Amino acid sequence: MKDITPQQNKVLDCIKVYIKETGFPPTRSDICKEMGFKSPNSAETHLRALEKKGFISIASGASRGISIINNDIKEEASSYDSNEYPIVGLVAAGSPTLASENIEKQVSCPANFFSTSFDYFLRVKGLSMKNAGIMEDDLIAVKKTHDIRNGDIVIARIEDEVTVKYFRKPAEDMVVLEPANEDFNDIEINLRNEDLFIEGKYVGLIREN
Amino acid sequence: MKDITPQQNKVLDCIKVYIKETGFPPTRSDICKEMGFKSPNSAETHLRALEKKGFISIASGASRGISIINNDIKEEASSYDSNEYPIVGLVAAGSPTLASENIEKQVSCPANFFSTSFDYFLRVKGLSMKNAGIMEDDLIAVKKTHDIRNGDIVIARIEDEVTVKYFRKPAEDMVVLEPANEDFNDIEINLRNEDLFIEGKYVGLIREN
DNA sequence: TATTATACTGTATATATATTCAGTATATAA
DNA sequence: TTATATACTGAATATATATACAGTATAATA
Repeated sequence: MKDITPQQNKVLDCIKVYIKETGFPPTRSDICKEMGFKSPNSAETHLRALEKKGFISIASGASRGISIINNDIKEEASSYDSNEYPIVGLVAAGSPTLASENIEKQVSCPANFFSTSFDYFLRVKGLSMKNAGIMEDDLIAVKKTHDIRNGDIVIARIEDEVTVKYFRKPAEDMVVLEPANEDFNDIEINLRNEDLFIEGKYVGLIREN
Repeated sequence: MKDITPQQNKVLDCIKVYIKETGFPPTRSDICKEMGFKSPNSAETHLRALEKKGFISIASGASRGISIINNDIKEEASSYDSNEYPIVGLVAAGSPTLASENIEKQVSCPANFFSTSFDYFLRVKGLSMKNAGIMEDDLIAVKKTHDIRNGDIVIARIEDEVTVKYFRKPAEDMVVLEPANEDFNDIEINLRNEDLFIEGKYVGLIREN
């Protein structure tokens, strides 16, 4: 990243302020108004300079196609890299898990909170994984993946129902989903007859109260 | 805020995604591409409906003049107010819990992560609270307080040892610390003979992997 | 010295874009 | 039954906007 000049910095600031206030980037003309320029080309050349130096990107042809490239060290230093993760509640059959109607709320959580990255939180229903320390209403962090090994705890969908269980694959066409609770039975799935969709893998847990 | 229809919700989602990906809002035409509409007026009418219902605002005359109106209560409640919390491991007898030699590492975590505020994380040893879903190596969020009620899970220190148990006080000079595991016995403390120090109260839990 | 980057004004224009108007169809509320 | 809201297609258009081109001027660099 090359050095930014004071004037270019002002223009960059002015773009940031504009986005913060309106929700969308300024036009060349808007920048002129803010900065007191009389020609749109003044804004244009500053924008090209800022683009060249890596502070912004400009979508060609698009109006207001300016976006700020964020190189804040704070952002990169991952421990403060706070993301919003959706909490998914009861998932209706057929609808995609992350569709907004299934999202209970969003939680802010550092991206590297668990050693493994994850995609969303699922609110646990029932006590079938009690002996694994997964209780009702716990939030489990789910990583969307199909890289599942025997013994992993998976989030699986069988027809209508989403369930959390230990995964075991004793044969090529056979999967056993094992609960961690003596009151529940194993679920055996013959892959030739039944559909099984693995939503993802359990990588962490959060419990409130 | 009036009810949003499923289709309008999809359009709203598509706008949010577009902004997240490009840094600026979509045009009517962009929305058509994303949603599969064939007429820009399809996007237009949805936008007007979303505006009327208070989900977005539209800057008149401006291109890409859509901005999302954020009604998330969480956002306002400073959900990005990220703090550093220490993880306390095995605590040596006599030394103050939060002394630096006891601190395993610091974790970044939003201040309002659990409904109750807390002071540090303690790494759990043993399985005495297994049936309460608290497993070995879990991190429990501890709030330093002496406001303890019967049934609360407390972090207590008896002489050399720190332990996590259910708290019950059947008499003025008597405290019973109850495990949540049939393999362990209740600990009865006669306050006239023995010292009991309550480090704090369990308010949440985090488990990695 | 010539070159390049910065920092502007001023004009022009192709096109990107919002926005209106004219329809069609369905469902719900008054 | 007559609105009103939803959910679209299709076409037309004024204007908002990016962007190129022609200049001027200053300072730093090679």
